[in-house]
Amino acid sequence: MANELNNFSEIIAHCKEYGYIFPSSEIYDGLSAVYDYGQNGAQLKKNIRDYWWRSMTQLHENIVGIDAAIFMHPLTWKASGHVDNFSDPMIDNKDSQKRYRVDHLIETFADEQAATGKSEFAKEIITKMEKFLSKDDFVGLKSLIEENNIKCSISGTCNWTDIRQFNLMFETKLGSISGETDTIYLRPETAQGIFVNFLNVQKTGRMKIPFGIAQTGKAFRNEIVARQFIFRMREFEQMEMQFFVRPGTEMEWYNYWKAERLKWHESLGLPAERLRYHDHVKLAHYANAAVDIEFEFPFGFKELEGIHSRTDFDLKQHQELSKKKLQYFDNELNEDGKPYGNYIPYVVETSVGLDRLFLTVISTAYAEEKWTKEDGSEDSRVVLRIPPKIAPYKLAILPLVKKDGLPEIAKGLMNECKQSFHTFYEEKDSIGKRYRRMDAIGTPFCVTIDHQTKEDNTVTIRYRDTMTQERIALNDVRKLINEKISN
RNA sequence: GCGGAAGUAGCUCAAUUGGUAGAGCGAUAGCCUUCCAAGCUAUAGGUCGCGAGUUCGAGACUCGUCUUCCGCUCCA
Repeated sequence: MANELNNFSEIIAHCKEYGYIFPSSEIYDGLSAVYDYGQNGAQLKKNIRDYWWRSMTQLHENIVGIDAAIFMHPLTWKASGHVDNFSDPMIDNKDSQKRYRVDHLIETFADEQAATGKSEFAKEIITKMEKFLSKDDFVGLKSLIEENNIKCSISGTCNWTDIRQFNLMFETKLGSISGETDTIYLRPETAQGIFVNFLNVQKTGRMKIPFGIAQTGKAFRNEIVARQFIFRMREFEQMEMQFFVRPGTEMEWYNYWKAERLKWHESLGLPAERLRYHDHVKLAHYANAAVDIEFEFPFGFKELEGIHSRTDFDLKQHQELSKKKLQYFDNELNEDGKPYGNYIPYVVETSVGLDRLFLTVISTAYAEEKWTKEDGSEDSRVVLRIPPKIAPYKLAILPLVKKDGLPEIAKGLMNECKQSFHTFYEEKDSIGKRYRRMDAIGTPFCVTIDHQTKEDNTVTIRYRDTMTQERIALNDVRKLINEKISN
């Protein structure tokens, strides 16, 4: 019964076999680190997204949702720091196969020189490097490394590859009417779509601080190495909420959301012992506090969600580049009885990867079970214990046999239930085999119509997780399932 | 990106020293009706990841390429 942690390849195979996840463009041999969600996966993903959306917007009266475009004005990425900070030239040492950011490599060397008293020389190196960097002169940079015999700290050699540029953002062209083209980027994060709409939402929604703006959507990063199934994909979906607060209160809200988000993951059925916090020691350029919620994936504890105190970095940057004031007038009275007045709000961000969340749900739910039957023979099943509220199908409706009017009763029940939730109908094969199939795709409830149904209007309901069953009134099915999936 | 391993039917795997592919499960249709996968019958699925080369002949050998997994690496 144990849910092994190292069954990653079984989970991947199961996802493919039961219509959850397919490699993208598989008939053309696939595309590295790109995946498609199948008929069941798309439904599960949507259910997770809806659950998040609802818990953010419907359950918080001061959080509203938007849906910004993937294309954004190129200056957006200048303001956010993506253009300057994420297109670093890299170099590999051929012997140790270790890759370095060129500027880090040279700076480390300069620091070492300075430490041995050659501070003039160190400064000179840095000046040269900056000159080359500003001109994107990779040949010059490489010769700088070679001339100074800068070595790899692992192999101790100076056997370097050519310098290559890795830009994390995907570029594309936006054609204009005049025939000119402008380079635009596929957004590498959804957050900026919220920041640039801050004033629109605040004013039209008459939002009062503190308030949040939530958004789900695709983001794109041209990762050097994208791997581990859907954990790190080049195209992925984020669910982000930016919470705007009065400066000085950000740590209070940071701690609030840190606790709140962990609770939310537990409410999704993720076991507490497989979740943990990981505080960032090295902070990103925009943050004054940051923590990851990590989940124990089949390949170890990895980031699932980030909670960042982004200060006023983003709004301030956008204010500067757009030359539009992104301020809020706070009419609440401070200790002196005066309004807090105009300020750029501080931001606490919660940002979770939907695809990663999908993977946590699947890997938590997946179980291979074996047991001994009463007659002594072995039995087994593969089951997805997906929480009912997010399971793709809620209820399977199964006539015990496909004659004697049982299918008609079953279809009648289905027509009633499908108004409320997603149902599955199946009349082929033995009842046991149909139960197994429903286990494999994670359907939490099955209802069987048998001959007794015709006499007393009762049906058998069978529970996925316990494999137990009981008789209930046909008329109660819809209500009962609704209750089971509503919490 | 580097190193290692792998790729034959939907899945799991076969195919002696190179002689143009099989099984089980699954799927579909029909029969049977039995509340936890395993009753009967029939049918449909593969240019052996892709492309070259060696050879009279390649699923098998060589090279390239794509994809996946593992280890490094990278990761706001």
